[in-house]
Amino acid sequence: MPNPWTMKMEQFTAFTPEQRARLDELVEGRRQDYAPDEDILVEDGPINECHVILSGLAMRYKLLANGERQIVAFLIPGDLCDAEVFVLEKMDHSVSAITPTTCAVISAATMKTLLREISPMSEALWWGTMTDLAVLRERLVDIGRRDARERVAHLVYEMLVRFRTVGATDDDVMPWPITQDELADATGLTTVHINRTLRQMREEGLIETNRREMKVLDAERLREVSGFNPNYLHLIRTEQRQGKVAERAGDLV
Amino acid sequence: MPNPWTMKMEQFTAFTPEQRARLDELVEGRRQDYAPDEDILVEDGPINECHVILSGLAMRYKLLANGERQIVAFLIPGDLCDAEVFVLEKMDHSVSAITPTTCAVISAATMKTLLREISPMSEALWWGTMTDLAVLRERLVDIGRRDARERVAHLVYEMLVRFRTVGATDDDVMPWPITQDELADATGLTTVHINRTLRQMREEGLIETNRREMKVLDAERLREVSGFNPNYLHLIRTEQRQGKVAERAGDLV
DNA sequence: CGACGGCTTGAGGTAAGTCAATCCACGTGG
DNA sequence: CCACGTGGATTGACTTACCTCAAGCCGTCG
Repeated sequence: MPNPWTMKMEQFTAFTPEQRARLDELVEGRRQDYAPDEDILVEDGPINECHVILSGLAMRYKLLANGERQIVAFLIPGDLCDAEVFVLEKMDHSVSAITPTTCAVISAATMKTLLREISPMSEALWWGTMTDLAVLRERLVDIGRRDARERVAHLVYEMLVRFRTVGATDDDVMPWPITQDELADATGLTTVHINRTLRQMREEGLIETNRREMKVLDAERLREVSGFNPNYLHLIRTEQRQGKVAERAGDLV
Repeated sequence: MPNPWTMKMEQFTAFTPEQRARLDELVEGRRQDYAPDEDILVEDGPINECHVILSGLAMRYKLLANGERQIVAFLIPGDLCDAEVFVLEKMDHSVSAITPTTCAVISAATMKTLLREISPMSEALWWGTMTDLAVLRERLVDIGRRDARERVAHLVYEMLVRFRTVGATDDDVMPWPITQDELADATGLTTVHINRTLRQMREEGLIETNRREMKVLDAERLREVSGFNPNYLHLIRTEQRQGKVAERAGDLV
């Protein structure tokens, strides 16, 4: 069973068995566990090494002076927390665990060596970064120009697609440890309004939720409601690899 | 007088005179002019070559099915429109000129050669990309968690800082060809509300505007109002180069 | 079994939106 | 050189999506 990082990169590029083995070995190496709500990286803190999420769910967020929080991204297995390690010295935002999560920790030096020696990695890193940018732009469209229902629907649908690519879904059921509070801080709404919005979506037969999972009942209608267009995730090559993705199963979150 | 692209990169890195000459030569090469409202790149269009803004002002935006528009970024001289050239095949958003703007056009192949042969360039490109990510996150915080006045103030302040780094300001006066319509689409508000917000800011003595310029009357208070923290622009090294920046003068926009 | 974190709901308030004029600067053609 | 057209800025009156406050609920864990 491939590790989620390699798996994510293979959405875009291909590795030789030797390269894959090397990555596996690395991921088997130094690890770090984080409890829910524990910070993985803190704003203004130094950036020394790379953290790759292996299991669990995390978020990037910023705090305002008045204590308000804006969640700017959710991180799922396979995601890299700190690509800025190569060029920046201090974090401009924080990353914290939502569920218990474990990261592979890779020193900046090792990372640089990898990039030099495994040529597809550099391309994969660029791809991941360009995708992060695109996701952020889409989130901006969401918050700037869509109403509450569309925003939530869009975020849910995006998470569904992303979870699928690491094989963490089962028949449109995905892990959903995200609280209504967090959902509110991610969509620029309030908890109360998120609650009412989710209720409406439940009543419409779009979704079903319980404390740990979200079931998408009518994916097609959810996609329509949200105005979701998958082009920004740049997963064109995924279809070609559908088999590879499907063979993956397990509890990553 | 250095070209704005080199100048931007030198906020972060240093080039030898030979390297700088090579970049200058490149920028002197193939160029393309765009009229206001003309698209530089279109959503779903192919990505073939790199466009670097040399003068003018442009924007990245996405259109929704209902015709609404969200502007996700403004591009000023020195900015690269399409870093995705290395890894992606199709644009997931559009870029268009606001004022008449001219770009240096660099083929993907040349760009790759540059990255290989001018080692600081690769670092500078990463830095630019990481900064773009950070700016996008900050915009998300803006739209998600700040009210209209704070949003506008924040955007104005950010533009002031960015314009300063390419020497396009003069005593807190900066080019401002951005219409209230565009400002609305960038901040997730409506034109009407932008108008009232600007009026309030004028009445408070924060800014003065005319059709082509914005004058910041009280930069310090504007910064406070907006909750602006420059850390996300990662310009730490700028101060060291203040002299270099100051020596630049001219009409880039 | 009690406490706590997260979910739910109601009532009332407000920032921002909508609609619809009007105004104003500027460029164009007669 | 002036009337006119046009894109952008302004303003008023009214509406609404989302917020605030405040209470109650419910499941889980020590």
